[in-house]
Formats: sequence, C-alpha cells, structure tokens
Amino acid sequence: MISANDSKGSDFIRDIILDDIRTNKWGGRVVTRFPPEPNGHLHIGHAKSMCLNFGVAEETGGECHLRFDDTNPTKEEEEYVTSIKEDVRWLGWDWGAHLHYASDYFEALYEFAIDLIQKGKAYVDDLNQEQIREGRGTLTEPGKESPHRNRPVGENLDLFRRMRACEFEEGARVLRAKIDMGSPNLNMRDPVLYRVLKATHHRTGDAWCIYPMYDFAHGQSDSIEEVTHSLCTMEFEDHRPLYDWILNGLEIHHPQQIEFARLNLTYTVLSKRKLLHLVEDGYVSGWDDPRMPTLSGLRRRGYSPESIKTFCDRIGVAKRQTAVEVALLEHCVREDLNQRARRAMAVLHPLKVVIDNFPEGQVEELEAVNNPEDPAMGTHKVPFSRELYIESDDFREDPPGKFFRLAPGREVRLRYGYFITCAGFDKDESTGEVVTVHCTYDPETKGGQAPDGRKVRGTIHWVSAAHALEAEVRLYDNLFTVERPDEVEDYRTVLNPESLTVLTSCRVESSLVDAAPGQHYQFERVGYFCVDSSDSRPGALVFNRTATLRDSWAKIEGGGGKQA
RNA sequence: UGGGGAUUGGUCCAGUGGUAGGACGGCAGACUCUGACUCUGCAAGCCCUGGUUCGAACCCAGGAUCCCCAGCCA
Repeated sequence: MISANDSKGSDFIRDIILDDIRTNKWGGRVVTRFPPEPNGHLHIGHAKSMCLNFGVAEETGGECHLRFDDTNPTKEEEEYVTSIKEDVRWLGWDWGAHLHYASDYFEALYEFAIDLIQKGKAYVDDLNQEQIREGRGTLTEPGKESPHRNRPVGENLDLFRRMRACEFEEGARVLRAKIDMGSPNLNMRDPVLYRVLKATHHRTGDAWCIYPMYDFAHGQSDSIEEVTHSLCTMEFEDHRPLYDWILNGLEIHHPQQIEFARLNLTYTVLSKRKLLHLVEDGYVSGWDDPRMPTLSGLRRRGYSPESIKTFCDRIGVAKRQTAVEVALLEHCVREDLNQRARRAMAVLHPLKVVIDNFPEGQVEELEAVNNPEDPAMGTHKVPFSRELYIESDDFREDPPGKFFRLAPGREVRLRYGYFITCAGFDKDESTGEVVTVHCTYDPETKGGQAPDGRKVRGTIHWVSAAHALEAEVRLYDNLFTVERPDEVEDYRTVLNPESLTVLTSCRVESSLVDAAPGQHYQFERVGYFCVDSSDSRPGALVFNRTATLRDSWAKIEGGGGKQA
C-alpha cells in the first residue's frame, strides 16, 4: 500500500510523503485535505488538486478531508457547497466522515486570537484600510509601524472582545499580528488577522460579526484536523513563513506545507473570476455549459470521471508554471470512451440515398456490433430499407484524389449493410445542391462481405430514412481562438464565435430512442457524444459532442476536421 | 532597484555525476466492415557563460528570462 509507483507514477510530493512514512515522521500517518472556498464551481484545475490530495490518501491508506474554507460570508453561498460536494463525489472521491468547514472552527480560532494577544503577538489596530495600506510600504521600501502597535495586552483584549460584541463598524478596527513591518516578505508586515464584517454567514448566520482572514484560518484549520501534509499551490509559498509564525506562536500541531504549480489549460481560462464573468455576461449558458472547463461543464459535455483522473495522472505534479495542451485532455477522453462507449450510427448532415434496385416497402434487420473493443457488449439490430440517409460529406460529385467514399460510379460499403454503387444523383436546379443520390446494391454483399472477394476502400455510415429519429446535435469547439487567452488584454476579444454549432435535423438510428441522459455513445466515424442531461427529452433527443474522432482524411484534405 | 519560485524536444512529465527517456502533438507507413482503434518508424530538447571533474542536465560561480507577492479576497 505504500507504493505510489505502482500505476500512478510518482512526483516530488509523493516522494516526500513516502519518505515521511518510511522515517515515521508523522507516526506513519497521512492526512491531506481538499480545501475549496464555496464561492464558485469546481473546474479541471481543482480536479488536479483532488487527484493529488485524495489520490495520495488512497495510495497510502491515509485520509483526505473535504473542508470548505468559508471565512468570507460576503462571497460564499450554500449553492456552491452543494455543487462542490456533488462534483467531488462524481469524480469518485470519498471524504468519509471528514466533511469540515472552517466556520466549524470560528470559536477555536477566536480563542487562538486571544492566545496571541495574551502572548503579546497580536494587537487591535484603529487605522482604516487606506492607512494600513499606506503603512505597509512597497516591494522595495519597508512599512511603518502603526501608532497602536504597542497597546497594552489588557487594552487589546478588551477591544477584541468588543469587536466580537459588534461594538464597532466595519473597517473601524482590525486585529493584526505583531511581526515585523520591515520584513522583505509583505505577508509578515503585521498582517490583518480578523476584520469586522456585518454579514450573514451561510452556516453561522448572524452569530459573528468578526471573521478570520484566510491566513489566520487555514493553517489552524489544518492543525485542528491534524493534517500531516498541507498541499497547496505556489502562490502560498510566501505565506508559509506566516503560517509557521502563527503555528509556532500558538504551539499547536504544525502540518508540513508543500506547494505545487496550479494547472493551466490551452484554449481556456481557469480563473474563478473569468469563469464567473463568462457566466454572468452570458457568453455561456451557465456554469455547466459544455464548453466550460468546470467539472459540471465537462460532465455535461460527456467527459467521464475516469478520463479526467487519467488526465490528472498524466500531467503530473511539479513546480513550474505551465499550460497543458487541451489535446491531452481530449486524448484521455477518447481513450476511455473508445473502450466503453456503445457504437451507433448517426448522420449529422443528411443526404438522401435511394437504393433503386431494393424492393419498395421491404425492411431488413442488420446486426451491428455494440463495441468492437469489447465483444461482451453484444450487438444490436439496425433496420435497412430502400431509402437511407448518409453524411453529405461522404458523397462527392467530383471526388478529389484519395477520396474513398461515394461518388458517381464508385462502390462503397454501407457499414454492417451492403455494397452499393452510385448510379446517379439529382440536383436542385436552383441551388445546384445534390439532393438525392441513386445507388444500386449487390444483394450478395449482405453483412458487408463480397462472396467474390472483391474489396472496397470506403465504408460509410447511414440510417434508414423511414426509421431514423430526428435529433438535435450540438457541436462544441474551444471557447477561445488563442492558446493562451489569459495573456490577452481582454479575453472577451478572443472568444471563439464557433465554439457552439447547433444542428437540428440530424438523423440517428432508431435504437437510440431510449437513450438516457448522460449516456455516452460513439457515433461511428464521427465522434463521441452524450445525451444532454438538461435539454434532451424522449422524442426530442439532444446530443452533445464530447470529442471528435481523429480524422486523418480531414488532414489530407487540409481542413480542420472539427467544423460542422 | 525587496522577497519567494521556476527554467529538459511544439506541450507536459521523468532523469539529480557515467551513452538524455515517456506521454500528448507532428510527420511517414502497416492494418482495417469506423480514413476510428491498434501497430511500426521518423523528426525534434538539457536557458546562457565560465569553473570543478577522466566525465556535468545534475555540483560551484556569475548572468538571462518567466511567474507570484504591496486585499480588511482565498
């Protein structure tokens, strides 16, 4: 159980933790935690953190707590708590009995503050926000001490108790740590520990009007929960000396903090602020819009939890600032869905085909494989009849070189069906558009093999016109047109106008009538799709494209292959 | 011009004194009732400059570049 090398591959954090287990540093225990603030929805970057924290706990037989860092009632809401828990569970992680909230520790935190005051390590400051900012100095100049810095302990105690009793207005007084205004680390220049906030907290209601700052809550919360390894992102690296100072001053359990780089993904943004704007300004339909990198968006798009976990394993954990290519995420979901998704035939841009020599009114049931990667998944029947729909791209009046599909005089195989040869086509006089293709079939080729052994280069998918279901299909592409939208002045100027294409008259095979919301399919030769969990209805199916299949023909043709 | 962190093919991650490796992406083939999957091959890298050493991606010195920090946000 103590071998993170088995399948996960290791990283510098797992190396440290494994070493700590060997040396019995924490009595062999491993306790980690995933500490989101309930002020937004979880995204793929949080998945990385969860896979690290819950993953390490799982691999070492330790435990991982889910703790909400809810120290700012003006920004946090219960709605977020609910969605975060749902997303954590969906990814497959289990916090067991360890669901915690920083707000559970408000009383303990208050006592810690009293303790620091009594030790002469904290003081109540009367300066206002602007004065404190001015007194902090700059990156190159030291700060100045507050005139209230040397208040007697008794006076500080009295004032802090009165802060708790709501005797002061917001901004009038704060509790500050008494550290070093000349420190080159700005976090050590007497940071604010407590502020007055007359806001209703989503869990503690109006019980408090003073709230601890994150820096005063996080380390102690970890300490209270006896966390052994406090894993966080790099921006907290220079807060570590402050946490050390507080924990040492309080003389309580001191977790080991280790920082790692947060995830960045190409063609998207992962800052809560920007994601919020996308939602609020209506650039997307909501937090769960399938174009969003949120876990709810990815879920609705059709990403499986397994594919996201695999992705997190592959990107590794290190300290350098990076941007992982979204192509890797796509690869992971294709790899997973290839193994699991049931195959079906769906025509996104229907083109009518009439098999002229097939008896009118006759219907045959052909057998289609559910998943060639997994024979145990069985087969299903697809109806074949005289009139079919094929993908309009699969027919060319004037085929380019290396085009193996249908064209005048060419023979192709209908997947699981017959060989057909194009005998002619009808055009709409006014538009010049091909509206019907006429073919003849070879009855000897039923099932897709020719008794005379002749081969065809192309196999195309199809649906029976009379049996097919009409469906809406939503094609998704990157939300942004540039690899690093974060580096653009206004990311809204690089939004991809083609990130969503809605196709309304697609035809899918009849076996999909019962397709359940969230169900994954591979539409053969097209891509991976899933039934939209919000808008799909029996009789009015809506499919979301999770990812395209790799398309080497599109490359030969020089196109992108991703477009509608 | 303060403090902290980082720098290995296009991208991400390994390698921590002894011939630089994997994955994704790219290119070229093979296979194929999905131009999918799978398989094979190819191209492509140690930020720079010195030093130590028989030998440096790794150790030392200097330099460069990038990221984070001046919320009563987390």
